[in-house]
Amino acid sequence: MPRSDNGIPTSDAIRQAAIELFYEYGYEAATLREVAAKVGIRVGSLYNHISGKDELLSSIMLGIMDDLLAAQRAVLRQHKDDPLECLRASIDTHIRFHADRAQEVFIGNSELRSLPPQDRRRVVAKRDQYEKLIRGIIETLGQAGVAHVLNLRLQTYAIIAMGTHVSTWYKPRGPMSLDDIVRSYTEMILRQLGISTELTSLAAPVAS
Amino acid sequence: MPRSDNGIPTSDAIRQAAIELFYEYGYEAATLREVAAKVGIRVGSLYNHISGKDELLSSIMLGIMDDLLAAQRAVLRQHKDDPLECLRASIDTHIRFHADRAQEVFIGNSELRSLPPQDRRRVVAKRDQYEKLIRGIIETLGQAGVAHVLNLRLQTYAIIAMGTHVSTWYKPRGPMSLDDIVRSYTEMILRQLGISTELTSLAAPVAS
Amino acid sequence: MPRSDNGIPTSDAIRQAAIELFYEYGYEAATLREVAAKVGIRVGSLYNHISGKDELLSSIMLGIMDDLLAAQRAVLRQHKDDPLECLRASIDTHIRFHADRAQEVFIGNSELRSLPPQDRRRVVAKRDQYEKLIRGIIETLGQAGVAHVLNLRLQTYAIIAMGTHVSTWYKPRGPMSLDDIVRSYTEMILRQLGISTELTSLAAPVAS
Amino acid sequence: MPRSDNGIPTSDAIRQAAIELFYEYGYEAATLREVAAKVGIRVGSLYNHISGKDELLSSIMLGIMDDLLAAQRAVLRQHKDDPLECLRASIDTHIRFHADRAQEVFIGNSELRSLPPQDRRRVVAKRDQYEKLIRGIIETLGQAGVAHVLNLRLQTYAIIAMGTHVSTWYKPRGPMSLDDIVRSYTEMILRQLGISTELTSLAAPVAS
DNA sequence: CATGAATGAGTCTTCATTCAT
DNA sequence: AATGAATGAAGACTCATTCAT
Repeated sequence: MPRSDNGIPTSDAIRQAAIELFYEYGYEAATLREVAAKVGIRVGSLYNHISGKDELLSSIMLGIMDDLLAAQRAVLRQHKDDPLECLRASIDTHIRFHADRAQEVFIGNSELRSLPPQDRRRVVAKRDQYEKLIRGIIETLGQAGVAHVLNLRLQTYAIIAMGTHVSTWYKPRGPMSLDDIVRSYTEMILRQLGISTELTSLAAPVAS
Repeated sequence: MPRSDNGIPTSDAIRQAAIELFYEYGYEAATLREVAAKVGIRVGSLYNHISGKDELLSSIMLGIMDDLLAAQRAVLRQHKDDPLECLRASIDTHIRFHADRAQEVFIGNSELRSLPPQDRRRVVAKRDQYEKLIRGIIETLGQAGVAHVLNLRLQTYAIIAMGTHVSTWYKPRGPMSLDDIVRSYTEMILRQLGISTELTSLAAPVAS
Repeated sequence: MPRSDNGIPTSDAIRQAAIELFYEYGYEAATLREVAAKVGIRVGSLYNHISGKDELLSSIMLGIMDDLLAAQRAVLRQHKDDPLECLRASIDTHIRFHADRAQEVFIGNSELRSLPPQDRRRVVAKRDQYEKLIRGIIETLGQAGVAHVLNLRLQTYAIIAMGTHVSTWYKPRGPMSLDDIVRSYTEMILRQLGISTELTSLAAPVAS
Repeated sequence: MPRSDNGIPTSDAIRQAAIELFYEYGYEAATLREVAAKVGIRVGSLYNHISGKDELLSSIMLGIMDDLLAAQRAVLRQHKDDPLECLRASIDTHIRFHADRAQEVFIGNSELRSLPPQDRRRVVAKRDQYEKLIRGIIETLGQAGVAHVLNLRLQTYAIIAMGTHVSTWYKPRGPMSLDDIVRSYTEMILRQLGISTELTSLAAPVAS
């Protein structure tokens, strides 16, 4: 398999370059010329690896949703029997994923309209699945009497919105550690759900 | 003042058309030809009213931030002496503004990178002001012992993220009334801030 | 109406330039850059007048067939009652048209495969109509006992082939006058149809 | 000699694939990628067998003219002493060749302009030879008083045009047998040359 | 011989912007 | 003000060709 100078396969390098550029300038404003330049090849050569600019976007957007769903499903499987622990693990995964792969997630949340109709529908379907998955966890907690659910839909949205927002500002070398972020958001969500958290609420608040 | 067929000044019609198209397709993908078509004139004629495509975007983005700040500042002035009422009013304004003017707000949150550098800095400055404003309200409540602030920055972010998110899905004829939405979000934020809300938590949860 | 230097409307100039270039290099090999250069404008300006390269081809090909059909139909109307005279007039029109508008006709006969499917079907339909029209004239003569038709289809083809062929070599300043060409072809076709042409056959053969 | 799956040498397979694609889409529109795909190899591998796209075209066009000339010269040699029989045989060969090898002949008649200048000149020279050859047969008949030549050049053209035309529509499984086609065209040409054909003209006309 | 990848020249097309009328 | 036309810069994509493996 041919690799570029830094040892990664050209196809992967293209994908990574596209992610960075789509993130930085947006899909429409990013040019394949820039993608190629970042990879160290000429524009025409891109077409030995991709079939077009939109396919590149589709693959990124479908890929990130697949990975996100897979991660969350693994959490669900692992915590089948403890709903509260499931929520905690789910939030952990949710926030970390949105931070770790901030660029892809950001693209996934902002370039829906640039997608060819068919792929748009697919991505939307995956998003719906994700939402249902989160909603299911909350609902279970509510039915178990652990959480006091105010508004199922909005509380689901609030969690999703936190992830989306994190992806817009998180930087690995930022002032807050990822652990801190996860801990705070977890606590906020628990409070939001009316889950008694005496222990945590007694803990010293994390500095901003 | 010259007006188009439906009685609104051409300049306003252009601005409105631009908002709708920037919202629907994104700034880069939207074309001035489409804007002109929506207004009922030819593309060349736009330049009798605007100086360019980017100025159009700048004016929309600066305008929406100015309006948002103005609305929130009015709230602050009105509730100087009751911090909790101030928070409630602020959330109310925040959510309603993001719902009422969803398209502009959405543009404001997604097209920052399309802005010429100088205007980008201005918009970013206004966003920072808005964030500080919200943060200030929370901080005050914390210092007054009314709220138990876990993480000042993240709790500010959570409120902002709710607004941003609302602007992506709110439709006037949707299943939830704006009043319901505001009420639920208010309650969620209060809980998040550890503000005792015995009354509201006893209220029947709003159906999703 | 804006006109180029030589006074013809730009749209017509584009069409004419396209005809010449499609004729000389073929549709695929001809570039819009050359078309524009021939007209004296830049490539982008073409799009103020045409919607694309293929539409340009379609309009040329549909146009030439329409004109050809119209010319031949006028002949038919004028000679309703004298089949032989009708044939003569038809041949006259056929040959002159293919000589006068050789370039367009040539394009019409060679670029069918470059046409978008829908327009291809339309052009083919018009060609069929033309063939039927010629065939009808011959058939009538056969039924009237004036002509001795050997093979209706092939004799129709032979006439059409003559026209097509003329369009490949005819030049206004060539060694044969158009009148000579028409006269010879007419005689050849009459002979081919077994129509007694004592008068003409006594005439001195036209020199090649 | 290496052979592909179906047993024919790769070089021949490439040539055949090229003929089919040049015929169907035209030289410019056909791509070497399609040629390679039809052969079952990748585009780069073509260059182990050919030196370039234009050389492929040249070889096809020169080849078909050589074969055509050879066939016709064999006819001439065989019928040196009977001019009328020579004409008949020549027409027979002419029509059958244009039907049997319709695709190559069609390419030969339509892609002259795609040829590199030098090869174009060669092909044109061969065409001229062919025309002279046909013209010679007619001239001989005229001088022998067998044919009444109206216009030597146009009558030569008419024969050539028939062949060209046949190559555009002939299909082996068409409604007319090749024998019928040859018979009809022969008769038509004889008539055109004023050659008494009492016998044939009494024969029942071939159905279309 | 076949292949995958790279290349560079070239194509059509789009679009913001300008300007004479 | 509105318009039609022109412009130039830029973009995605194609394709014949080359070459190391």
